[in-house]
Amino acid sequence: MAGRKARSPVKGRATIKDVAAAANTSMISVSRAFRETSKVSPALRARIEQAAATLGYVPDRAASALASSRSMNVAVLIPSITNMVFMEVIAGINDILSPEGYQLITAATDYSPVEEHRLLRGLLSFRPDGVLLCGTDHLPQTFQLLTEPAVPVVHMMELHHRPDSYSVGFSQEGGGAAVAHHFLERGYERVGFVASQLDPRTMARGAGFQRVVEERMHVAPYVLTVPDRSSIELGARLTARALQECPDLNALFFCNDDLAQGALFYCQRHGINVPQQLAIAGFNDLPASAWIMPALSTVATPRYEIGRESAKMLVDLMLGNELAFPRLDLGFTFIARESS
Amino acid sequence: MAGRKARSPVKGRATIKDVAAAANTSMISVSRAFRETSKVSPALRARIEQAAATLGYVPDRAASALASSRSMNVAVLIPSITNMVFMEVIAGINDILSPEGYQLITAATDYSPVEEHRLLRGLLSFRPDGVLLCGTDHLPQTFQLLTEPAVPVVHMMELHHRPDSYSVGFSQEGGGAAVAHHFLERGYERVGFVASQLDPRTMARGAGFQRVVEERMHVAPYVLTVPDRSSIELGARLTARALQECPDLNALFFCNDDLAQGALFYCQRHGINVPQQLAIAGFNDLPASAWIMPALSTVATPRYEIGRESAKMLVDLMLGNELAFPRLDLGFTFIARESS
DNA sequence: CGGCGTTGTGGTAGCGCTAACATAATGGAT
DNA sequence: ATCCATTATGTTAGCGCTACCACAACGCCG
Repeated sequence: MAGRKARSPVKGRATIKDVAAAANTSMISVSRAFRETSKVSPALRARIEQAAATLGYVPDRAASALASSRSMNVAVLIPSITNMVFMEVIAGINDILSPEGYQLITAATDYSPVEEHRLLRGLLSFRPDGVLLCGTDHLPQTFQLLTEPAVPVVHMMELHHRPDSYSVGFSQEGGGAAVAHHFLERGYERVGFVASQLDPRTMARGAGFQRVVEERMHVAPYVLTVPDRSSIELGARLTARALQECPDLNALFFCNDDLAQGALFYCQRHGINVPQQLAIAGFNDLPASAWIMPALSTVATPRYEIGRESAKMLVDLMLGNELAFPRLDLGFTFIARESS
Repeated sequence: MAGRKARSPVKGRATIKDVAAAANTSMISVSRAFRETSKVSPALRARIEQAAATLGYVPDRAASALASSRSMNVAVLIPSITNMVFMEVIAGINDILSPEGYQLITAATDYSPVEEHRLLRGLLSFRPDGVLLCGTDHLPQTFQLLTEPAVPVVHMMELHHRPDSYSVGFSQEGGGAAVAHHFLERGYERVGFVASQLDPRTMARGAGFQRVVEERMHVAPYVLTVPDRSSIELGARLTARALQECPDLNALFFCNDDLAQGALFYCQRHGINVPQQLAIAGFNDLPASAWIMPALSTVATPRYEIGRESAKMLVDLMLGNELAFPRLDLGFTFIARESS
C-alpha cells in the first residue's frame, strides 16, 4: 500500500514531479526539457520553464547522478590550496570544465601521497566522471582505485612516461638544467641549489641543475634541502645558512620563487649586492618576481595553460574519444632578469 | 517481473548489496557499520569491513544524500580563487568541516553578485546542508534561494547587521580608520586613499579612512579608485598616477597589500624615499609584507580564523543548535612597520 | 492509401542508499 | 520461569531522477 507518507515533513523543495504537475505534463518531459532541449517542443518547453521558475525548481544532482551514472563531477587533487601556483592551475581547469557543465570537487593533499590516497577515496564517493591529479608519484593503491571501474585520469605538471597514462606539463628537470646553463654562461662557477618542500617536482628541478653543473664543471654544486613548507621567511633563513656553510658561493638556484624572493629580501637587508656578490634565480615566475628589486631571474611556467589543457584532455577522455597524444609538453621559459 | 536487467553493463563498482552478500548480512547492517559503528556488533563489523576492503567498496554520496536528505556538502562562494586572502579563509573552513565529514563545494564569483546568484543556483543542486558566503551584499534573489527550503548560511568577512543573519568578520571601516589615525599621529597630513577592485569591503575601508581624515583634518583626502583587478603592477601604476595628480602627497593608504607592495617597488625603482618622502600602508598583511623593503605597515586580518569560526558557526546551525551570538567580530590589528 | 521513418510524449522500473518500522536475541529484575 | 528493557539485525519502501521501452501523431514515399 502506498501508505506511510514521505519521511521528511515536506521539505518544500520542488521536484521534477511538482514541475510536471504544474506544467501539466510528465516527469520525463521535464527532465528532457532541461537536458535535451531539442527533444521537447517549444510550446511544452515554455510551459515547463515557466512552471519551474515559479516553483523555484533546482534539479538534484544526486538523483540525476544516481539515475544516469554520469555525475558531471570532476575530482581535482592538488598539493596545496594556499600555493598560488596550483590556484592558477585550478583556474585553468575551471575555465574549461565549468562551461561544459562539470563541477570541480577539490581537495588538497598537503604534498603527501598517503593523504592523496585517502582524499581520493573520499572524492570517489562523488562518482566523478574524471579525475585530475598533480604529478606522477602516487601510491600503487591510488592507481588501483582508479582502475577497477576505470575512471579517466590526467596527470598535471609533470610528464608521465608510462604509455597508458595521460599527462600535461613540462620538464621540471629541464627547468633546473636551464638555470644551470644560465649561471655557467654568466660566469658564476660556485653555484648552489636550495630547496624546501621536497616533492618530486622540486627534486627534479634540483636533479636537472646538478646534472648540468656536474657535466660542465666536473664538480657537484652546493646543495641545501629542508623538508619544511616553502615561504619567503624560509628563503631568507636558508640563504643565511647557505652563505654561512659555504661563504664563497656566488650563485644560488632556489626551487621556487617564494624562497628566492626571501633570499632577495635577505640580501637587501644584509647589504649583499645581488647579482655582483651573489646571483639568485627562482622557479615559477610569480607576479612579484618581475617587480622585486632586483628583478628575479626565474623559470616561467605555464600553470594556467596546464590547467586548461589537462581539462580539455580529460573532457576528451570522458567522452570516450581517442587522444592523438597522451602527453602534452607545454614547456617553460627561462627569464633572465637583474638578479643574475 | 524482475526481468530487463541493469542498464549499465555491470559497471564493476561494488555496492552496499555486494558487500552485504560477501559479509553474509543485510544491506542495512553494512550501511550502519559505516555510519553508526556502535550499532553493529564488533564481529559483524569486522566481517563487513573485511568484505568492503576486498571488494574495494566506496560508498555513493549521491545515493546516500538522496535517501537521507543530508548531503554532507557545504557550498562555499568566494570572490576569487587566485586571491590568497580567500584561500586562507577556505583553509580555515576546511580544517573545521573536513573532520566533521563535510565536503566543500566551492565556486568563485569574480566579485559579481549576479554571478554569485548564478553559481549558488548551481551549487544548490548539490543540496548542501549549509552555505558560506563572502560579504553581505547579495541580490535579493540570492536570499530567496536560501529561504524557500531554509538552508543555514553564514556570511564571512564583514559583519551583517540584519538581526536574522549570521556573520563572522571584522569592521572593514574600522581598519581604514585605524590607518588614518596612524598617518595623522605620525604627522602625515597630505594623505590619500588608492583602491581597485571596488567591492563593498574595499569601499568600507576607504570610507573609514576618509571619515577619520575629514573629522580630524576638516579636509577630504585625495582619493584614486579604479575598477581593475588588484595586482602589484597596478599598484605601481596607480602610485605613479597619484603622485602625478597630486605631487605633494606624503602618505598613501592602499586598499590591499598587493597594491601597496607595487607602490613600494615603484618607489624603490624611482628613488622615492619611503617613508621620508612618501609613507605607505596596505591592508591584509600578506606574508611578503613583513619582508619587503621597507617593511610594509598594514592592517593584519584574521582570515584563517574567520574561516574556522564561520565553519564552526555553520556546523551549529546545521545541527539546529541555537547560537549565542549571531555575529562574531574577530577584529584586526594595525601593524606599524618601516613604510610609515 | 498502406507502409515507414520521424518526432513528440508518456509509463515504469530501478540507480544505491537509508528512515522507519519490525523482529529476534540477550540479560537482568522480579 | 516470566516480564520487560535493551541491543542486534532484518524487511520494506521510497528519496528524485533518467534509461528504456511503448505508442501516438504526423508527414512523405511509391
